[in-house]
Amino acid sequence: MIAEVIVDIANSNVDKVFDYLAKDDTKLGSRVSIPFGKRTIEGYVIGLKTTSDVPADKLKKIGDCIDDYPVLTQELIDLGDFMCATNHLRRVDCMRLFVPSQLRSQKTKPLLINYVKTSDTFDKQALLQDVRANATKQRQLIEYLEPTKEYAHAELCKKFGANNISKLLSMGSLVTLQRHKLRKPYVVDKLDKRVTLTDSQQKVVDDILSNRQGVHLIFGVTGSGKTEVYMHIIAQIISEGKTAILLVPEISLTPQVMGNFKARFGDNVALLHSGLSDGERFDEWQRIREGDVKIVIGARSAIFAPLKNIGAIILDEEHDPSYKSESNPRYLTHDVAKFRAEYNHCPLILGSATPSLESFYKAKQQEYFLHELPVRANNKAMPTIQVVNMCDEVLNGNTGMFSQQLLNDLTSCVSNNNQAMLFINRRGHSSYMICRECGYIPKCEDCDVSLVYHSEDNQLKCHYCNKRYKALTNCPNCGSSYIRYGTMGTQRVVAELRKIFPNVKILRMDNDTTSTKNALTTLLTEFANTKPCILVGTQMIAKGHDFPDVTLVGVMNADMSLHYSDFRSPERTFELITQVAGRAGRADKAGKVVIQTYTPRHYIYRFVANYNYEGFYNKEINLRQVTSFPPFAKIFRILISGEDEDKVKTTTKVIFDKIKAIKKMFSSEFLYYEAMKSPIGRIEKKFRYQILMRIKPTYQAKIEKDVYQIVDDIHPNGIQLFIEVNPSNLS
DNA sequence: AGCACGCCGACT
DNA sequence: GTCGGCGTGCTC
Repeated sequence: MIAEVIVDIANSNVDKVFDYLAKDDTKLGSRVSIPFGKRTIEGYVIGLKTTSDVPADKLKKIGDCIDDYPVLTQELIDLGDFMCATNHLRRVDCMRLFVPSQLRSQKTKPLLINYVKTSDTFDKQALLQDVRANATKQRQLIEYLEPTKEYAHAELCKKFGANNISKLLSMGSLVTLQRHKLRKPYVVDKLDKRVTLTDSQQKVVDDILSNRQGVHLIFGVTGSGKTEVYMHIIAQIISEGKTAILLVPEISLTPQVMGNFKARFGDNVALLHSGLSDGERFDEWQRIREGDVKIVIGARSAIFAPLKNIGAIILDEEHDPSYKSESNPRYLTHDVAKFRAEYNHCPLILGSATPSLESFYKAKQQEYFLHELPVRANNKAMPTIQVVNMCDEVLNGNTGMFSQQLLNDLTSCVSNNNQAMLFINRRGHSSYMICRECGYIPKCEDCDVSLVYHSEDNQLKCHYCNKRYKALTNCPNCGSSYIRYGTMGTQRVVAELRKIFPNVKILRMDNDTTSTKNALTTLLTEFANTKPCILVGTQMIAKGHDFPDVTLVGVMNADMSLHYSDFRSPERTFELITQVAGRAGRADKAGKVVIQTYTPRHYIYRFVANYNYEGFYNKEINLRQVTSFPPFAKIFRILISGEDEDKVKTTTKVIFDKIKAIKKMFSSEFLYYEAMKSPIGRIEKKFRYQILMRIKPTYQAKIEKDVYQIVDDIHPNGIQLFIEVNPSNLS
């Protein structure tokens, strides 16, 4: 037999199938050790066959299996094929995605715990007679011990004293043994609050369960009880002996979601995300692989869980940008999930209050089944949304960061002993300039995107065409010198609030305050138990959390992400504001949302203010169509980086010219084609240049293939190349 | 990625 | 004369 092996070396030159003479015990999907050149390395068996095209004298014999089980299933091997073909990835990178890194590094071993049990010679009565009458602890221990039962060594020591245990051990009445212990990730303890579904929830569950194929998009407003719908679907799926995967966007949320699922489904649930310790992740992966688990909950990478017999795959908060992998193996979780759903003949379920434009478009085109949950499960009205024009505040002499409206609402909120959340929009690190009197924001003359302010050289730059402009000192529109730039930080807001509300508890939630493992849960618990209280935070507070006493939500700087130079900016801003707004008034108390913006006339506020997703969708999709942006075109970005700037430049030129030849043949298909320095010109000593192109869909596949070919064919020394499709940020 | 082979400069 | 620089090429 011949084994087809992918070598575990991350280099495109060796990223191909190598044939080896298989041994009798060589199994498909195993990790094996193999002779490669002069050294011995590891590889993955991705195929077995009887003949090879490689000359017989070149074939070497495969080495030993590394694990005592195959790490890959046929499904994952096929998925690797699919991902490489569609996303232009390296085989190794896929293989590495599929197995936990702890397995490769060999650093993580199963956790062994010392246990003790009574030996064959254990005789309770004889021992009791031997022991002095006043050795109470020892007598208690002997009384406590039961033959054949096993006791954790550490626990027994705590109860009866370590020296007493050692004594019995040395006497031979007790013996030690080791047992494998599974490390369990942290889960928030919750009660199983089972609720009866509303009619519309039940309809969604029934519709999906009676049509278990294809992609289903659940479009449900915040608070419409999507999680409950997922739970009912999963309950049915596992009652049929099948398994399910549920993905959630942020790892910070998984302990919460997990808590609900654990309460309902018990130990049938495994958790898989990057926030776990190495040991926890390794053990959870093993439990899944061995089939001890019916439900896998996790972040993006959990889509690769080695589950078998999958009955449903669910992507919660489907629009979330974290579902797109932005580094190394770049992939879209939606694509992977769709592949696995089709492979397992099961439905893929997407859920969101603000579906991504792409997904909603597909639903409208009837490529996806659309299900709607238009009202909150508890029938409560959505909180009212008020958009505040910050330019007016400046004109009225209020140059602080809080509008009068927000201050008034905060005051009445805390005096009624309620809670407030203040959301600081901090998407992207770049800042734009804005006139604080008229709201003017400088834009690129050619590209219709906002310019980005670069403090290093005090210039405004377009991140799409690299055109430069002088930084503003006066507004060209109204002449005002009130020009602001830079970002608003959580610390600044908290400091300001403490001055205004010295007697109110103010909590801060951002990357700095939630970096340690359980800090987030501690913080959330503190917030839940403090009234009145104001929570100030970034994107993190936008998702999932359910606090019944929050009656006010403030969005400090709504435009922050709106003018970020990215074609998805309006979409992301709409999503964010809708998500945070959904935090207010979830229980009995009515909620209110105050949105502060310098550009109140932007179309998104019209739709945000009355929760009109479809109106926003229609406007935005129309805009994408007339301007030829995704999903009506594809954007390609080739990034060329290296320490030698001249080399990077010449490589860029070589690629640019080669693609130009394609452009000549398909000139009408190219909407945009430019080479330029990357917005962040140098990272880690490496100079960065990029080629951007936007291509119509007609001959896209052919052009895409040619472009990849061109980039693959050249591999200059000391130059890194990669291609990104529809990039969401151009750094 | 590594490791070999190979062809030119400055040293005991 | 030779030790070592890193460019190029190969690994089933």
